[in-house]
Amino acid sequence: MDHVENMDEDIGTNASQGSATARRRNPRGQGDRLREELLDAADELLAESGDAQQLSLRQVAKRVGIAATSIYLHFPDIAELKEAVALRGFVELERARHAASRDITDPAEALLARICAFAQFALAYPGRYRLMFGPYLPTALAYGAAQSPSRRALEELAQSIQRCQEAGVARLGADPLRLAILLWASVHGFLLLRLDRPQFPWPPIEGMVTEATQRLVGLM
Amino acid sequence: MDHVENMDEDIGTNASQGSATARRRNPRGQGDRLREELLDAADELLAESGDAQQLSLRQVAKRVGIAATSIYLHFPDIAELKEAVALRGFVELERARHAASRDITDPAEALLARICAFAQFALAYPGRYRLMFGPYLPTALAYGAAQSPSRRALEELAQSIQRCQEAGVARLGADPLRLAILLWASVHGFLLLRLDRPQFPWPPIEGMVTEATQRLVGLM
DNA sequence: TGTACATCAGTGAACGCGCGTTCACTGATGTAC
DNA sequence: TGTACATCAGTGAACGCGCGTTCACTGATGTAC
Repeated sequence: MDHVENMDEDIGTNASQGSATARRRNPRGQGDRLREELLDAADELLAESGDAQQLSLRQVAKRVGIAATSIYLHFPDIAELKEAVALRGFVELERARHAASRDITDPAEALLARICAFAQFALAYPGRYRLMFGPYLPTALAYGAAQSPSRRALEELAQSIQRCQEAGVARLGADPLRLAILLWASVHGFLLLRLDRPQFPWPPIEGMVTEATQRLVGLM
Repeated sequence: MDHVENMDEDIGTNASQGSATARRRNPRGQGDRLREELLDAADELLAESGDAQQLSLRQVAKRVGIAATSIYLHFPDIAELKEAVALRGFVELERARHAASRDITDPAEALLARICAFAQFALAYPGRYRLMFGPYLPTALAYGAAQSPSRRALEELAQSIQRCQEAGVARLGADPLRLAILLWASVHGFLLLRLDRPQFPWPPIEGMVTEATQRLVGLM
């Protein structure tokens, strides 16, 4: 009764991989490459399922073509893997926002461009977006100090709004940070509801985002 | 090898229940009562965990104090149980909205009262709200015909906005249904982000909801 | 130059868990004759 | 009035699954002497 002989484990891990061609182990000193492969695989799986919560260690390992336990060489547990995926997402999102507004001088247009870039990012990578802004993001990334990426994004948004006010293209007298919170949360609702209720006849996202921005910030 | 003798099943289901006192079976002809007990238990569990996705058949059964398989007497699978829970939630939410605006004649105030009631409901029962408006709601409830409860809620919201326009207390020229979508989705974002990022220093929800409503709808 | 040894990049079997679902069953209560 | 039978409200053992995590290990490659 103590030692039950069960042989139902997956045998021949590399037998029929499908997605990944039979992997070669990394050369000596290059072990860290696997870390990137893991994050890439997690991104892929998120893109396919659109669901951050069902991303599992075993799925990631299978996608990469390694034993499930090899993940522990680079991440202490699955929560930290997810956190690393989210962190990469935040970096990318920041880049996308900057790229979108780089060549725009009019502050109102820049604000709109940034928010639209944000929305595009979310709709292009729903699983990642859900991980980044959903309930299961562990620890430091979401809140934490002023350093946390989502906090910085919010402050950048507030600055973008403030620039509109200073340029006289937005209603004065409202706290830019408060407006940023309202706007961010609104757009978050647009995105999540759109992802969660795909059957609903949603109006185009740019229009919704633009109208909400104009009304909430009071663009003129 | 074929028949492994495992005895790890939970024995003595009613042994130490904790929450529910040892249940008596319903009298003959009253079998449907269990259905309500199941829904109540699911509501309780949702209230405790706040997470619609991890609500499981076995948890519900345990809470009620019955064998897990007894659920199949009333629901063909776990998805339909969840759907029934959500449906009850929609009925309650509709009642809450109506109760909040019943005695208010000013259409703008009525609009605000309804939306605040919506927000209160969500924050009071996060798990249920997530189930109702989250990604895992099956089939007919979420979209479907004009009969679907969330669709009806949206149309009621549009009517409430239209009444404001007709009374001259809201900006004219905007499609009420479009404004309802914007407003609904915005408030959804306020709620979800607040639930998902409890550490963030959110401003009071009534203020956010009120300000968003005034700006988006153009209340005067 | 040859060899013992350390390091590195992983492997693979096993664990216990909770899950949804199946199947044959049980035991009390009502009903027909 | 007594009894056989149908119905009803459940039970309980078992299944196969995927999960995160543990543990001892393997085999290639570089390095010290």
